[in-house]
Amino acid sequence: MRGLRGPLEGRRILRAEVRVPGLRWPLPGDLAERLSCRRVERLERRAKYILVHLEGAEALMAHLGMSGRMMVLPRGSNRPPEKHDHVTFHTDEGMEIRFNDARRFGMLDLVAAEKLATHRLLRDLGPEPLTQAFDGAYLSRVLAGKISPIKAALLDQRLVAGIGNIYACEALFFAGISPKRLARSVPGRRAEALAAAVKDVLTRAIEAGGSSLRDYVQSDGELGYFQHQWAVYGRAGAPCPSCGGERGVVVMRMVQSGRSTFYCPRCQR
DNA sequence: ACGAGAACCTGTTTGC
DNA sequence: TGCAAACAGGTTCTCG
Repeated sequence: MRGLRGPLEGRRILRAEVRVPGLRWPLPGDLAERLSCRRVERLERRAKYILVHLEGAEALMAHLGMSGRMMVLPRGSNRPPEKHDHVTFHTDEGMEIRFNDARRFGMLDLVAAEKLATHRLLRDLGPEPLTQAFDGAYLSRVLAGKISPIKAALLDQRLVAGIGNIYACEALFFAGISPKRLARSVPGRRAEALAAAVKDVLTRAIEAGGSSLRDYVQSDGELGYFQHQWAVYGRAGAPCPSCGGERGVVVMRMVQSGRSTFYCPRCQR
C-alpha cells in the first residue's frame, strides 16, 4: 500500500484494463468504466486490504491473497502484459500499476465509501495490531476460554487483523510461546509478551518490505518483494537463532490446521 | 458456537 | 531424468 501511494495518490486513473472475469470472486462487470478518469484521493490499509479512496465517495478494495503483486511500471516502459497480469491501471502521469496474481486468491471490488465499514469482508475484523487498541489486556480478554492453539488464534482475523502465517510464527518465537499452547493459557504475562512481539515483528517487517518494495519499483519488477530475514519461518532443521548454538537445538516444522508452523521446541513453551 | 479441514487456483520444489 | 506428490505469504465455507 505504501509503495502505491506515490504513483496513485492525487493522480487520476485514466484507464483500467480488466483481463479476467474474476479472481477469488467475480469482478464488478463495469469495473473498468467506473474507474475511468477517476481521481485517487488517498490510500489506506485495513488488515490485509488496500483501500484506494476515489473521488465520488467510492473506494477500490484490493487483497493480494497468497500470490498477488502490484507492479509499478514507470512512464514509457511500454511492456506487454505478462502472464497473470489480470488488471492494469494507467495513471495520468503515464505510470502503470498491474495486479498480477497467479493463484487468483486475491480480490478487487469497488465499494461505496459509506458501506466500507459494514462490508462483509471488513466488518468482523479485529483491531489493527499496531494501534493502542491491541495490547496485552485486549489479547488477554479475547484469548480467555479459547481452546484453539494460540497459533490458530493469532491467525483469526476477528481477534486481531492482519497477522499472517509468517508473522504468527515469528511473533510466537520472540514471545517464547509454544504454538501448540492453548489460547486460554496465554492471558496475563504471556499475552503482554505476545502483543509486544506482534508489534515488534510487524514493525520490522514493514520496514524491510517497504524498502524492498521501493527497489522492486525502481528495478522494473526484477527484484523480489520481501527480504527474507525470518528467525524461524522456513528454517526447519536450522539451528535455533536463540539457543541453537552449541546445544544443537534446531527449528522444527509441524502442521496446524493445514498451515506450516515453525518453532523452537526449547525456547517456546 | 466453535474449531478443523476442504476448497478455491497455479507454480515451484521435493521425493521416488 | 521424469513424473507425481507436496507445498506455498489467505480466506470462506462446510461439516462434525
